[in-house]
Amino acid sequence: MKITSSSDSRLPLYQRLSDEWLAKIASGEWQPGEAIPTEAELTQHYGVAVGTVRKAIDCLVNDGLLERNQGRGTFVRRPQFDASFFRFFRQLPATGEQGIPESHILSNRITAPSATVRHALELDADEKVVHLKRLRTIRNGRRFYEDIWLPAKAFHRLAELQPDEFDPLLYPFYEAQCGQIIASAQETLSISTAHDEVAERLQLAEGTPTVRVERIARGYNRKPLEYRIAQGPTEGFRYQIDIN
Amino acid sequence: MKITSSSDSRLPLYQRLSDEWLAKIASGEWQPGEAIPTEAELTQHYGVAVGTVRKAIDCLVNDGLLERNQGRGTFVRRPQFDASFFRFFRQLPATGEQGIPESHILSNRITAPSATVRHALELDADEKVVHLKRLRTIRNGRRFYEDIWLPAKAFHRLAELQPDEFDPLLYPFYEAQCGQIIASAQETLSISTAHDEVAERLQLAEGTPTVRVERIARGYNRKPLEYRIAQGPTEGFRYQIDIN
DNA sequence: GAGTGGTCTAGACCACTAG
DNA sequence: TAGTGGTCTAGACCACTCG
Repeated sequence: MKITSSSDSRLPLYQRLSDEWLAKIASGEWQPGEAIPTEAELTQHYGVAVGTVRKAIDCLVNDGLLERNQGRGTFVRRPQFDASFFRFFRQLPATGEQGIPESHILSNRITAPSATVRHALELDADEKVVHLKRLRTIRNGRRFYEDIWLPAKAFHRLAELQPDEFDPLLYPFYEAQCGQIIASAQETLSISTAHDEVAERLQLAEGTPTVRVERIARGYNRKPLEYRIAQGPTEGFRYQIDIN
Repeated sequence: MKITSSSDSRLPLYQRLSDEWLAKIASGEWQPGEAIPTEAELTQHYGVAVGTVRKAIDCLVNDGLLERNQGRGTFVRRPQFDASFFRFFRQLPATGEQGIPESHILSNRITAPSATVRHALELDADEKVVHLKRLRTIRNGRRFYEDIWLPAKAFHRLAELQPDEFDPLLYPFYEAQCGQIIASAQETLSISTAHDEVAERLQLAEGTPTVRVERIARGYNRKPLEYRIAQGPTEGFRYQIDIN
């Protein structure tokens, strides 16, 4: 069996295989939660040795796209890293779960993006975006406010829903509603001040310092799918990172 | 050749090998910057197949401890992640290098640790610490103030030096002076306020909000080697993280 | 040209999972 | 018990580095 993906034939075989399979995951041919073909099947299908198949799978496992289960099979991992964002306002490190913040969508409309948003999402000049405004409440009562922008081309459906039809966890919701899967993200923290709607929604005086977390979330193909700015009060804010 | 490290013999061979080699790196038997024995030598020495040696090396490469160079050899990597801390006060993402912040040691003394410090460094009840106070200045003139605590047992030499003998990059300096190598770290960001010496050194009014970065840095064996609290003004603060 | 790591093969046997 | 991934072997050939 030939490799169909358009990868450079000078690349190592295992690389080309893992590229091929990445494409299958990205396209949805291999669905999150499902098992991929067994090593034996892949070996036979592509006419390569097991070791090569294993090495290709290794790559995708290391990238967090696949998950092996001895005796069961190899599965497409559902990127579940929304959980990792509970570093946001986490009270104490490793203090156990604290549940999903309450979530209230304030608005969901299609708009023309600002230059900043267009740049962050790498949009063409005339592309529209879906703009969500959201208020979240952590268990301890702290709130934060989010502006979320998504390319209308892929996410227009979100503008057609009622605000109360949204799930508190957006990433699985994007997948269910729009077939778009968030695979990675980059966050930038800074300190800002509350103004206008932010101040009002967070019940803070104008100009109060806030923590600001800016996030660009991307799909498997590294294309930006979501640009998000979250702001919340500084008290009790904690953000924890491991570095190697 | 037998494996000398005390690893559980139920573990896979490649695991035991990589544990063994990790110990060699941690103990300094394999020095940073130097090449480790070739795959052929290791294969013969331990009486295992190349594939197994390669897999063991893979583990250490993935953990960032070794670095392969085709045609040259496999080298012990000098953990150089101080650079990654230039996310701290980085002005714009990927705006190019900004050099090493100027650094001024204000004091270096042996003291009895507070309960917090003792806990962070996992010290016994009567253990002492070296306490460094440091003021750093970024190229753009912004300053931040650091308290740094290290177990006196391994770092007492730092208390015997003159403040101006310290290098601006502490981690290579620890290695050179005390033979201690920092391998990983955990940081926690929060928002605090400036008081006393911090306020004075940063020339901020008492109670001004500050960014606070708390760090526990560990050696190869995961034992805490350094506890550090950095505080700086909130303006211009940016901290960027990639998440997968 | 000698030596290094990089890729790839074609098996064997083991440990775990599920029906 | 059949099928899965996990470990391990013993080679082959290639690409790169350096003297």
